[in-house]
Amino acid sequence: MGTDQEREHRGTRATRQRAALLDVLQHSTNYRSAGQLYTVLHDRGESISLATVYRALQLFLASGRVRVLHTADGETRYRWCCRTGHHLHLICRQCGRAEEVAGDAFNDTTADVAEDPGFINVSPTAEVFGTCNTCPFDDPLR
Amino acid sequence: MGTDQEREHRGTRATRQRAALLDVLQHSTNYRSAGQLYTVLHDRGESISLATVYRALQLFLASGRVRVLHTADGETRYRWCCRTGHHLHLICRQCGRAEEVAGDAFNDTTADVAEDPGFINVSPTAEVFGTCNTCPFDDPLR
DNA sequence: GTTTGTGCAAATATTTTGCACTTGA
DNA sequence: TCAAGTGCAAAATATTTGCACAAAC
Repeated sequence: MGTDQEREHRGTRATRQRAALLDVLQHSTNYRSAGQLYTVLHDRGESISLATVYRALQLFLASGRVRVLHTADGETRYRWCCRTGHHLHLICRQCGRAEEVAGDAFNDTTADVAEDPGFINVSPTAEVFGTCNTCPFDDPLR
Repeated sequence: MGTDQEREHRGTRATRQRAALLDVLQHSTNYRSAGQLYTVLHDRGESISLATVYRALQLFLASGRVRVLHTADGETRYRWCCRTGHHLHLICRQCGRAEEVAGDAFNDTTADVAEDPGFINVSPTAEVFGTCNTCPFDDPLR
């Protein structure tokens, strides 16, 4: 299995491709699909293959640096995630903007509500869809 | 667009295949993928094509009779949904059992928490993963 | 009898993988 | 150096669609 430290140090070599992908992720407030990230990178003039995008995303995911979301049409989207612990992601249906919200109240409610039907160890995060009031309606990548 | 009534009456012809699929859905407490539903139907001796399963599921979905969930591995799973309005689905990570919970407290909390970052019209339902204490660990369909 | 649904097979879309070559430490 | 990463193309998966035939009403 290996310790956290081993995991931390394994398979993490700094490459141009990973740095570029990380940069795109960190500068996006929206969840992005692998294909979108690939397109953005190419528009920036970066050369990277789609396979590498997928492999890097899996790596980031395993290390907890990104979070995934599966859209209604079954696409997997990724987002850089700075906040740790229990929190809620509010996602705008129209523009895809995702806002992180500290989830204390949310977490308490969920754990509470889960207790009766006998569910434990409830996931610390959830994705909830809504409409944001600052929605620009013109997200270039949606 | 069309009214609800028109929608109710359009594209809803009673066929053997749809009845069989509906029966499987209504007798399952778990979310099931199209492939799983197809397999169960064939095990029962029903003849139905996978394409028809997908088409019927889309129909049920449009009419609000089933709900979807996208698993971590990107599979779309469907479940018959009897409860209406705001509610929470608790889903067991191990056996896939999905429990419906009246979502008043959950809904209040979510709407409350969404207000500050300016999100409105927040989805009335959410899927939250946990572990159920009656988990049999031997779900034949995973 | 006409409209809607079905099955099949091919098409799409997304994600993964094998393998030879390249690169970072 | 040499283990780890990359690109490419092919494979695996999941889902959709065109079209001819069948079934429902």
